[in-house]
Amino acid sequence: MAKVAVSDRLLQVFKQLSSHYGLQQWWPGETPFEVMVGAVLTQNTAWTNVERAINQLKQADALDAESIHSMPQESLAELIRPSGYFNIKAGRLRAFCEWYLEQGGFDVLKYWQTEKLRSSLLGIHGVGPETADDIMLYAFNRPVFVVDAYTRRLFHRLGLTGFNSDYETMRNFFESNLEMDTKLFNEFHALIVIHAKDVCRKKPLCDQCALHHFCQWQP
DNA sequence: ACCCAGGGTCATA
DNA sequence: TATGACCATGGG
Repeated sequence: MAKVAVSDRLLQVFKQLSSHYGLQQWWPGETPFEVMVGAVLTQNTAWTNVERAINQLKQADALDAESIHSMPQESLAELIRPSGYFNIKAGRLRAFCEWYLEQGGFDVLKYWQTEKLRSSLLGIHGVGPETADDIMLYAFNRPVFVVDAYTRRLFHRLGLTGFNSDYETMRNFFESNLEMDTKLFNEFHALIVIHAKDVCRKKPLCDQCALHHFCQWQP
């Protein structure tokens, strides 16, 4: 069966990455709320910049939904300035915190059904599919496979997926060919990001790459 | 000086 | 549905 072959191949890729880079223990962040804020701030932005922004929020004693929501948006923008797009993201963080407070916070949201939680997140202005899935997986520990630009590029080069497939098509591909295992999805996405940072940014998979055995991509 | 980063929204055709 | 413009800082 082709489906079995695809599943085996995905697991092979995971094991190869896992043995090469080791356990990642994502997401960086001390609390679920910090993870959620980080997920919004890291949109199209280097993580080092996000860390500065989060540190500024901590330093201002403002890394909580009440503080962020009650603060003037201009002040919020100033605090998160290092993460880039600060005016846009200030509005998004504010919208997110409004939703978060309205629903009753983490202690309420953590009991929601996965599909309800995901679609509710997608209803927030500024939360798209990847940000929602980061939050689902890394803040709420739900078995959701996160698809980002690295995922597209890597598995396209490995000859397993198209590059411009719809987000839900990509997510369905992984979720239907892997066990719905939160820990597996957690590590897999983290490893994909680490691998992308390590080598192979714009270059093809190459000799130094942990996955060059599998690569079918031709420049 | 240029490229791009752990995206998403909005306007147009 | 499918592009393109826009948002903006900081590191390589």
